[in-house]
Amino acid sequence: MRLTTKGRFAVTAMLDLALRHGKGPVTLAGISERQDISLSYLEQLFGKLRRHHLVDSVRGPGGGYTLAKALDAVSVADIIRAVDEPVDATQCGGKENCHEEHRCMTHDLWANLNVKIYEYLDSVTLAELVAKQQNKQNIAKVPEGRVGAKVVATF
Amino acid sequence: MRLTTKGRFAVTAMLDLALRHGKGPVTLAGISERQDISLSYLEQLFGKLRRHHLVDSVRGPGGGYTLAKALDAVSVADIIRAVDEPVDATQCGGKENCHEEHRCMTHDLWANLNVKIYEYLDSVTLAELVAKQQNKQNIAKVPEGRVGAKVVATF
DNA sequence: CGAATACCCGATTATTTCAGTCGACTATTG
DNA sequence: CAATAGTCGACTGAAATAATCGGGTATTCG
Repeated sequence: MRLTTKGRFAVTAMLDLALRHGKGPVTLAGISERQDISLSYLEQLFGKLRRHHLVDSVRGPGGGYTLAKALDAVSVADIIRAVDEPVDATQCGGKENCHEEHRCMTHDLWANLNVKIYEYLDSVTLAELVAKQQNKQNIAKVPEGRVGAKVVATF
Repeated sequence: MRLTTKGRFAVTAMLDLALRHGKGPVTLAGISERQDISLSYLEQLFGKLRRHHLVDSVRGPGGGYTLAKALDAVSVADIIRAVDEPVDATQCGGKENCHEEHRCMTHDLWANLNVKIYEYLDSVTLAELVAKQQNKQNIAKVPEGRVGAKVVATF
């Protein structure tokens, strides 16, 4: 398991997508502008997200990306798994012969840690993130149809 | 929070140290050989571990490193904190103005994730790792000084 | 003493990953 | 056809990781 800004960008972008769920395709250009992430970098990330079936793409004008699954069917872990290639935390790739003939001493430790972290990340879905996000913007309901409308937040 | 092989090396090395706790100083050369970690790299890591008061050093022949604290007083998180400089997972460094004037949407997410991960890593002490490790070596051959008493594990 | 041991420390290097860029291409809409 | 917007691969700069090197200093022991 690797935790880097790469995964964070991906989650942020997916959250942006989720906040506009059901309103038709969302362009990367829009996400790029709103979340201040480089467009080309987003293209890379969404290539992976698409190949992992987390998003669907629509080409041509009016196109963009949409979530491929329900909000509560996508966890943060899913997203991170999609963009951060599988890097075995156990360093021996499950071969279990990492150190001489035995498993390296920390094999189980890292395996367990992985499980714990994924347990948490798997428990957090886009649906929850959306709920939390909309809750925070106390005024802030994004008006139907005006997806990118500027929202004046209080405090 | 960053999870990388750097922290893993550090934990592995500390575990090696812990397994020999109370038997006098352990040399980095020994750890290097047993755990297959570059000596010079270990020196870097142990410099940090020492500055964070996790280990004590003894110079000169017969010298080496010893744990500075009791086995159950050192958590995995302590070790990782010592070698992996504090990198705010929240990307805005707690400034909370990461995205335009607001907190970035995922601010709370990452902050919470950090807490969760540390909760787990803080809950795992060297003492537990040692116990688990000694348990695993059912036929436990530890020639040098007989660090771990023979434990017959079944499973 | 002086040689061997082993930690100490800074500078340097190589490799990898991250993050971003670029250019060309394809599919779709109007 | 032209504009939009995704698709793809290769490429680049910057940073972090992992490792190396070359000298130190403290300590022990013969």
